[in-house]
Amino acid sequence: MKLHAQARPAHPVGDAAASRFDIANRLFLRLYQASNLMHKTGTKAVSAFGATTQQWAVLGALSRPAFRDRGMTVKELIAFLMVSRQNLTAVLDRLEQAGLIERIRGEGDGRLRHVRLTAEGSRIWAEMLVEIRAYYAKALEGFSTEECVLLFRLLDKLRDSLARMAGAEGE
Amino acid sequence: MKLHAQARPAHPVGDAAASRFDIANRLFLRLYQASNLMHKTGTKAVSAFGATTQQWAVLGALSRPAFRDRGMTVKELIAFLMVSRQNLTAVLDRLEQAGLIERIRGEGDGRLRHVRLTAEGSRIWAEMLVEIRAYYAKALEGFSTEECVLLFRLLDKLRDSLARMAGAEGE
DNA sequence: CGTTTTCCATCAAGGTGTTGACAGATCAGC
DNA sequence: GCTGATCTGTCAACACCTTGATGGAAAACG
Repeated sequence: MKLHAQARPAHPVGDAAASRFDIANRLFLRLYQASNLMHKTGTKAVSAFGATTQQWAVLGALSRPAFRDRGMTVKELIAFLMVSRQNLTAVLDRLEQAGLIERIRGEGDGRLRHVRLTAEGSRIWAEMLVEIRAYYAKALEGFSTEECVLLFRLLDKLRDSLARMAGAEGE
Repeated sequence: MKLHAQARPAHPVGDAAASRFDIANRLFLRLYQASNLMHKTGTKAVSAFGATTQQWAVLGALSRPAFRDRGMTVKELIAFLMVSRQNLTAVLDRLEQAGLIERIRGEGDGRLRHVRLTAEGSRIWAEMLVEIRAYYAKALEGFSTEECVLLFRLLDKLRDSLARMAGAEGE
């Protein structure tokens, strides 16, 4: 393991550290490409509903049994999706405009706004689910279930690592 | 604060297909989160240079030995980064504005514009590389080299699958 | 009661990403 | 030489993502 490889980029290859750098470089490029393609193909998959991958993510979060009735607060959604409040507000605005979600205030804490699927949103989500299942199936066609789990776990680990870096100097 | 504690019934729930859908759902959410965090933390890492992760990707592509002198055509960059021409143009404009790259016409095909690092761009890239190495090291701290390679390969496979979906009805 | 904290929204600015349509320049074909 | 395909750039529209700063409403604290 290299501790301080930043001393001198002893130019090209030959090193184990250089090799690891090379792998990291390719890895993040693939992450970049895969993410862009996910948004591109994913949005196409649900375009018939006028939706996008982000809206799909929000609806998917709200459709989970544990949150179907209760809804999720904005804070919970931010933590779940890991996006900024300003960004999420815009997405919620569009979903509310489309009549798929509603912002309601619970009986408890008056500061909280519970975001919940409307009946229409629930109906649309059920329809979208057909396309989404097909999308997942096609995207992961060449993957064994073990590979899916492996990729999920590695991405989970990477996400945690990056989240640590992001939150390190924020709090 | 419970973040979706995934109470798993400890045995395969009903269907294998349902389970696979569930895994896919989590997988793509992690991809979404990891990608956002990559841009967030990556841009912070090179913010001292006024750069972003996308600009970093372009400079990294152009800095490769095989393209250092020759440069890359816009078409090659589009294929390498997998972004749209309209988007890439804007990124190149900013890099050109900053004096880090230049668009030159080769002797051969007059339609082609070769995008190349300037001397200044080469110098700045060398400085950025210090931060980038540190970034990679920190982001992949908990990863063994084998895990890095594995994640790279799985992302590569996913990217190819998604690219196939994107290009299927485009060409 | 008053102060502070938390949660939500807003305005503003800048960069990224897509699509579609249009236009100019160059190359390769007949 | 004329035509068509290719490479590049541009304008426009829309959605996403971040940061920073501001403000209001409600809860929690002393």
